[in-house]
Amino acid sequence: MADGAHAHDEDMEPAEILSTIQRAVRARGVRWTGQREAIIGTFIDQDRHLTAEELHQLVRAQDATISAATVYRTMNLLVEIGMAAKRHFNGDSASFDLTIGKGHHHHLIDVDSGRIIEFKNDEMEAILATIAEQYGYRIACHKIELFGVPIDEPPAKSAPDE
Amino acid sequence: MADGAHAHDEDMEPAEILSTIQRAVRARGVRWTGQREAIIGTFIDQDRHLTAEELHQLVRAQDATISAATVYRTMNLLVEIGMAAKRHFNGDSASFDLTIGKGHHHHLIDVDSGRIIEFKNDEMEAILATIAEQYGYRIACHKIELFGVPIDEPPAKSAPDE
DNA sequence: CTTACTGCAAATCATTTGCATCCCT
DNA sequence: AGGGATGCAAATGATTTGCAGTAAG
Repeated sequence: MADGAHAHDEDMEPAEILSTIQRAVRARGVRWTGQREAIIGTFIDQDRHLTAEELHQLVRAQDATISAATVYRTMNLLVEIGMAAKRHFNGDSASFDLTIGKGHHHHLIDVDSGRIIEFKNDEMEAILATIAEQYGYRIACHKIELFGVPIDEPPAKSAPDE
Repeated sequence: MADGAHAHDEDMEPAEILSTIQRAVRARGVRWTGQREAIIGTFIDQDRHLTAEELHQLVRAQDATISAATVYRTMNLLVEIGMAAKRHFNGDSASFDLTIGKGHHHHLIDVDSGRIIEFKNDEMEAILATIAEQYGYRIACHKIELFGVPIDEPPAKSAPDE
């Protein structure tokens, strides 16, 4: 099958993702509140990596009473039920991104602009599975981050020291 | 054959790594102090991922006067000069690991025990380079973390809920 | 109705920083 | 000597948590 690198092929549509999460949340016996719907809905609509603070800013635009604490609690809930992943791209604050409704994808980070490109590649996945197997493991999940320098870029200053 | 996964093949010896770092530090016009030697030396000897706090504990054993602040400052210095990398395996504190004297390696993390296995694989590196190229990038560096479940493990309790 | 959820503010935790002192170079 | 480096403690910044009021089921 396709084993070249694809951007994200297809994803579930926002409404479907939201209702799936809602079901998952309720299935856990956890309540579905207006705040959670606003926060998670916004998160889904943005369709990108967000820090808790960024998400809080966005959510405040539609409901100024929502607190940062609730945003943190909601994101942690999503991570706990496996619908989102927490990552540290920088050293300071954590970024979250949806894991549901999107195929397995990884990140190619433009070291000049900081832009994050998502990709996936079956051949690579296969090799990783093989490697894990050699050590006696079955992969539960994985994170891949490539830091790249644009090829067509004019000659950069010098040696990228990080 | 030989392009499967290898553990770490060869590394520079501790003393050589230390003197290389010392040279790099001095070359930057930065002073080489007893604290830095103790901290960096310990870090090299441990030859594994350490959080600043863990390293501080270890260093204290040989010099109780060294402060946590100095450990942080020293690790940041190593990262700045490209001799170490800062990672976030968990959500809380950052871990550091040497990047000098060791071939490109990645991590296979045992989700049950938390044990970290380092590996490298040329075929995988080649594919990653190809993927980046397709997007118009040349890889500057990359991080790969596989989270695995032991295959020969006795039937675990069930869903490792948390 | 019950009890989980929320906002707020205080509490944590990891990491950084101001400052007086110290010691590499 | 001279200025960067260090220790200590206070300052930060991100994230968590206790509590009393509020709302989901």
